Order: sequence, then structure tokens, then C-alpha cells
Amino acid sequence: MMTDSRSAERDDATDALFKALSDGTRRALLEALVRDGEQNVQALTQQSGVSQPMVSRHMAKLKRAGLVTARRTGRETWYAARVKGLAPVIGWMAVHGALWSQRFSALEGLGE
Amino acid sequence: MMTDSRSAERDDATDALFKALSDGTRRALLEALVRDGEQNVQALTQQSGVSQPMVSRHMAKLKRAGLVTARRTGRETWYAARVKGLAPVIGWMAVHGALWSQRFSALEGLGE
DNA sequence: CCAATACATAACCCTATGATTATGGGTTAA
DNA sequence: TTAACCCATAATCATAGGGTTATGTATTGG
Repeated sequence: MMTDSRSAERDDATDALFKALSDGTRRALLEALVRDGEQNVQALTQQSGVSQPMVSRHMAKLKRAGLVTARRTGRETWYAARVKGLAPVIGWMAVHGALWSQRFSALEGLGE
Repeated sequence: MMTDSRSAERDDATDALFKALSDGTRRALLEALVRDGEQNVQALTQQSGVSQPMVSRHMAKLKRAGLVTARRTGRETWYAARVKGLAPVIGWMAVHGALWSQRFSALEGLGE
């Protein structure tokens, strides 16, 4: 499944990932989950400084990018960071950052 | 409401970096530089599939993000990948990706 | 059953951004 | 000097995207 050397055509996963990380509010939400563990929307809303609907939309984007998981219990939705979702970022840097490949080579077995 | 500076600090560098990497065309341009070394705008334009002005604008953005360097010689501008510009990405993942911090700790001395 | 709660969606506004073609500003060459 | 060349910038357009408030859909509790 090598995407040929003709540059990344439709690397939707990588694209969604970098796009998800390209917004500061979204990164802050993800950071909160990494730091303090699983949280529901209202908890995230209080920290975020933006409205609840905006948090829901940000979380949806993070989820589609594979960076968080969602677990609905009753009327609450609990989000948790999914750190291994960052793997494609590592992969991209390992492949396209020639100077890094040596250092990154030890990280390539993270597919779980 | 003041923004909670604890989690949402104005990390302009990181923001610019992720934003620069969030576009596929821009990543392809950067990949071309990493793969084939320093190139001028016309060479990059031929590979990119977009217009020359668009390449110039993409390169400007990559440059502001610290991912490429520009060297003007006469009427040509030669761009080269600056792989250490990815350092903030590593830094961000090291800090906010708890599960990664052990593996990343060895990479933190790349500041220059 | 009814109200309150928790989250997601919808409708809307405004800015950012990717893309184009046209133009301008220097530089090389004839 | 003039013309061709290389690149950047301007003008323009369409769409994506972050933000808000309003509304909808379940779920819990009195």
C-alpha cells in the first residue's frame, strides 16, 4: 500500500490529523484530556472559554481525527484522549523528515 | 471572561507550525524539498500541480512557520527544507502526549 | 407527565484560506 | 535599452472554518 512517491495524494488520515491539531482551542481541549483524564462536555466547556456547542464541534473533529474517544452514558458524553492517534504524525515525520528517521526508527512499532 | 492562560497560551509558533502542515499541497512541497533537496520556485511549481503564485504563497507560509529557508540568487529563489523546524511538534507531543514522553525524552536536545 | 439537564445540530455571521488570473519588480541576456 | 525571465503581490472568487445563539433530542428526576 505504498502511496507511490508522487506525494501524498489523498492521505485523508494525515490531513485530518494535522487539521485537527492546527487549532489552539482544540489542542487545549486535547491537552486537558491528556492532563486530567476522561471528562464530559460541561467540564471541558468550563475550561475551554468557548461555548458548549463549540466544544461539541471541536470534539467531533478530534474524534474523526482519531485523537479522542467518546463514551456516552445516559445524557453525558465522556471524552478521553487517544494518544496513539498521534501515530500518523510520527509516521509522517519519520518518512519525510530524513534527518529524523534515525531517531524515529525506534518509534515505529507503535501501531497498537 | 478572561482566557485561562494555563492551558490556552498563545503559542504562535506551534500554531503556525500545525497550520502550515495542515494543508496537503504544502506538505507535498515540503516533502519534495526533503526528498530532492533545495529547489527553486519553477521546479516546485511543476511538481505541485498548482499555479506559481500559489507555490510562492505556500512557501511563504512554510517559511514563516520555520519549515523552510529561502535563498535568493539573482531572480531565482531557492527553498530548502529546515527539518529542525519540526522541533515544536516534537515538543508539543512530548509535553502533552503523556504516553510518549518517555520515548521522546531523548529528542529534546534539538533546539537549534 | 412535566421540567430540568446534557449534549448535539441548525442557522447565521465573519474571517481565513486555497485557488485562479493579472500585474509589478528585479535580474539576466540580447 | 529592451526583452525575456523568475518570482512575488494584488485583485478576485468560492469555500472552509471558528464563533455565537437558538433549537432539537434524549435522559434523568420530581
